[in-house]
Amino acid sequence: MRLSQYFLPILRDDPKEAEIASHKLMLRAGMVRQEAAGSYSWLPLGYRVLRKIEQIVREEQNRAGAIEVLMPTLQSADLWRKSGRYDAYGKEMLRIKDRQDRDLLYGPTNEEMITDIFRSGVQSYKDVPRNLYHIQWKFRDEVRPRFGVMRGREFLMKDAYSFDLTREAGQHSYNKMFVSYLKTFARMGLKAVPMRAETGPIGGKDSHEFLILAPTGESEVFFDKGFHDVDWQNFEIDYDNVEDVAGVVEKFTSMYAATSEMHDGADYEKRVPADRRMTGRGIEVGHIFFFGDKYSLPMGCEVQGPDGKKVVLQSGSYGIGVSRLVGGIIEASHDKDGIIWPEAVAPFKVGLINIKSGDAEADAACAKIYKALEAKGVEVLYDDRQQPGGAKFATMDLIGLPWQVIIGPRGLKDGIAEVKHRATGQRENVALDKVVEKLAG
RNA sequence: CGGGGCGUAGCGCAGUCUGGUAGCGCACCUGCCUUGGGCGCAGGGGGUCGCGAGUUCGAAUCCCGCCGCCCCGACCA
Repeated sequence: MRLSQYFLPILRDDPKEAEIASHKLMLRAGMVRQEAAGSYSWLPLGYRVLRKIEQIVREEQNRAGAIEVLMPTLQSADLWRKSGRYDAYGKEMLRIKDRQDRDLLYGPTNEEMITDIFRSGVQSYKDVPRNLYHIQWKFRDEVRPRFGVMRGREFLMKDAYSFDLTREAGQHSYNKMFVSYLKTFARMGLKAVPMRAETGPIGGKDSHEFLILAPTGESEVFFDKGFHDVDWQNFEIDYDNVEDVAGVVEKFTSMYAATSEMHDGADYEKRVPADRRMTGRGIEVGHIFFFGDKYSLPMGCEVQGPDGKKVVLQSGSYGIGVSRLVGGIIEASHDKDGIIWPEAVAPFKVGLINIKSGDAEADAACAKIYKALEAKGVEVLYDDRQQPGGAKFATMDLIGLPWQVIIGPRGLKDGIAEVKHRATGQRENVALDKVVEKLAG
C-alpha cells in the first residue's frame, strides 16, 4: 500500500479524552475513531490489526476442535426469559422493541441462543461432544465505558460453547479451551496468565481468567515468578489426549496466580517462596467457564443416552475479547515514540520510507523494492509522500510496523538501504538487492 | 447510578469572570526552498462558539432547559 493513497489520519497531539497509552496511540495512529461512548469505528490500520487477531483466534479454536458458526447480534427476549436471565441481567443489557412491539435485545453473550440451537439440532449422545463458537459483535451497556477499545460498550468477542454428556467429558472440553487460550495469546506475543476467577453473572463451577501483564491493567494481580520461565508456546499438544491436555492445565494452575478479588494472602505465602512472589497489574483478555447444566436444564438441552434415558448436557463457555486485545497488545508493547507491533498482528510487516520522495533515483529504488516485497506477499506500507524525512520517521515509529526500510540519497550512493527493527531499534545496512530476501522470510 | 469537569476550525488550546467585528499553535491548500528524526519563507482556506429558549441595541461571554463527552467511585470480555 502506498501511503499517499491510503487513509491514515494521524494526529500529532494526544486527544484530550484519552487517558491510557493504548487509547492515545490508537487515536493518534488513526486506527479508530470514537462514535459514541464506548463505540468505535475501525479505520483501515486498526481494522487490519483486528482482523489479524481474529484470524489467530479462529485458527486456534479450529485446532482445538471447535466449530465456527455465526449468530445474530439481535436476539429475542423470549429465549432469555426461558433461562431466567432477561430480568437478572439488568441494565447492562440493551433492550430494543421492533415495529411489532416485540422485545428484542442486542446480545451481550450467547449462551441462551447457542443452547437453543444445539438442542434443536441433536438427539443422541452420539452427537456430543461438540464445541461451537462464533466471533461476533456484542453490546453491553456499561455504566462507564473507558480506555478506548479496552472497555467499550460495543466490542468484538469470540465466544465458544461446549456440550458434553458427562461432567468428566465437560472437564476435558474445558481443558482443551484452556490450552488453546495459552497458544492463542502466545501467538500474539503475549503472556496471558491464567488465574482462578469468580464465576460472576454467567454462573457455574469452574472458571479461569487470562490476564496479560501490563502496568495499566485494571486488576491487581499476584503470581508466581515461575510464569516468566515456563514455555508458553512451543509445546506440542494432542487435543484428543485427555491426560496430556489435563497435564498442561495442571502445570499452569499449580503455580499461584490470582487477581486481588480472589487473592488469598496466606495461601500465597504458603505456596510461593518470598523470592518468587510477583505483583503487578493485568488486563483480562479471556475468560472461561464450566457451568454444568445451568443453561441446559432450564432450556431443556438434552440427548438420549445409550440406555435410552434422557441426559441433560454439561456445558461451558469460553470468551476472548478480540477488540480488547488490540488495546491490550499496545499496552504491553509500546514506547515513547509509539506502538511496537508483534509481527503476528502487525497491520503491515514493513514500512518503506523514501527519504527523498521526488528524487528520481530514490523513487526508482523504492518502487523496485516495494514491488518486489509485494510480489513476495510481504505486507508493506510505502511512505511515498512529499514530506521531510523526520516526519516520515515519526509516523512510522508511531504506527509501529515491525520493520522499517529506509532509502535515501546517502545510502543509495553505496547501493544500500537501512533496515531498522522497531522493537529493538537495531539498524543494519543492507545491500539494495538483499532487502527483499532479508524481509521475505 | 453518586461525585467532579469539559464542549470554541481536523487536533491541542486562549477568549467567558468584566457582553461590543472569533483568535493562537499544529494540521491543511498554493508557490518557492528543502528532504538522514515532526525544515524554512511568503500567501491562503476553514468555525451556525454542543443544541434550544430567554435577557439585551448587541451574547462564545449573562439566565433557564436539554444533549454529548471525559475523569473518580461500585460492576464487566
